[in-house]
Amino acid sequence: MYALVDGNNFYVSCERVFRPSLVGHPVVVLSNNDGCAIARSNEAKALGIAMGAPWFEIAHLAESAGLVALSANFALYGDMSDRMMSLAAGLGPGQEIYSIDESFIDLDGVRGCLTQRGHKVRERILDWIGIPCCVGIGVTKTLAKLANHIAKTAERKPGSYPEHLALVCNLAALTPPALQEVLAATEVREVWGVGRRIAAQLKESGIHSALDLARLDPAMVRRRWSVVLERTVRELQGLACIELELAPARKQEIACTRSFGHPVTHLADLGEAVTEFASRAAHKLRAQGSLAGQVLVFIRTSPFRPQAQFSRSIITPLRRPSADTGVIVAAALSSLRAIYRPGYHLARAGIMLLELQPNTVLQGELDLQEGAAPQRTRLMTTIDDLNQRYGRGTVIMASAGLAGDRRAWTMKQERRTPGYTTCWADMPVVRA
DNA sequence: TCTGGGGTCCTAGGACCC
DNA sequence: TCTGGGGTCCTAGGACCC
Repeated sequence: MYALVDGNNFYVSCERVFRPSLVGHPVVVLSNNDGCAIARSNEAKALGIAMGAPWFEIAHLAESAGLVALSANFALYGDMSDRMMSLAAGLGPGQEIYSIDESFIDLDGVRGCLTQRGHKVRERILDWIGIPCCVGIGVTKTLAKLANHIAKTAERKPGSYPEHLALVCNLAALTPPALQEVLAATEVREVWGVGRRIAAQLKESGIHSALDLARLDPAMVRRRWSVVLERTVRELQGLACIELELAPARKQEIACTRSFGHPVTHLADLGEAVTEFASRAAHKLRAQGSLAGQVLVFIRTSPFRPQAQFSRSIITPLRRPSADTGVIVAAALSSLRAIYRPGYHLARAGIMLLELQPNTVLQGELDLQEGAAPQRTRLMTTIDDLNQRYGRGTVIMASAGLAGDRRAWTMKQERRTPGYTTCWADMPVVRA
């Protein structure tokens, strides 16, 4: 038995904790570069704003409907997430943190009424952290996910589901006919693992609701679609196929990619950007105790612009696996020089670290040259410590350039809220 | 003028091995 | 007319998730 605890409109809810005046008003949080809406309050959803809607297409709603748009403040959301997760963990013996705003809880061995316990945790998160969330409970993770969707929808759109399923929905407590009714009222697209493409294919075959999908023959689904969808069907039928992952697995790839605030044409500017991306990726790499074997760099123009398009990437193997910022930046910059062509308005660049391996495994080598200098590892640890203690960007590679407006490529964030919980200077002050 | 960022898994097909 | 059998590794592409 699993529960899924999921924050409602999470980024918007985080902002509202510190700006309660936003409650009741349509609010969206924008992606990097203030590009498109990645979180919407219920009021914003009611205005018809779609997930991912470009800001320039909905900006007129600020005037006409009082829509408030904020730049994404990921430091704030990450910190609020940690607080929410620690309370959600109280629901059962195991927790999988699935994304920034949702976690699965293992309910095995939990006694008492699960629905009541769900309500208690929900209220505690709302009281202590200020984040509204919904709880879904089911025999499998897929059913818990679906239950959570139903809990949210029942609250947001009264009449869509029985009233008692709002906020906390325990599908395992329903009678079989009641469960069927609820599944029949749920679009197949809402099932975890069914995306746009597969939903369209299913509909063509007359599979419209979650109930229709649950009634399919798993073997047929495997033949016609895939083993992935087969698992989804079995999970809907109550057979657990997807396990709880208590510890996050080591990443197999680490990426850092960004769109630019303005089009970039010069190699020098690109070099600064790529240096910063590579430095950040190398830091993430060390944080999970890995080494990278390859570095991928790409640059590209905007596919939305009519001008000449350009998109190139290159993979450069490292001489030996490394987590050294200097080594990774050097590889990234020489890769960049290899693919760069002047004359294009580049909109985006990025780096990916590939062929990751644990830093505890070191391949011996037949090499008469000197090996990796051991003091470099200590240098990297020192840099990470300094940046941890005094803030990101305290110690950087010189080729990243100096921060400030001078940098042509930095992203646009015109509506960023303060780091209320992560920066001393931004901490709210209570006055008597 | 203006359209995010970071991941995972699975499959099919080709190259290659003995 | 008729050309084995069993396997691995790699890559590109497609699908999904938040």
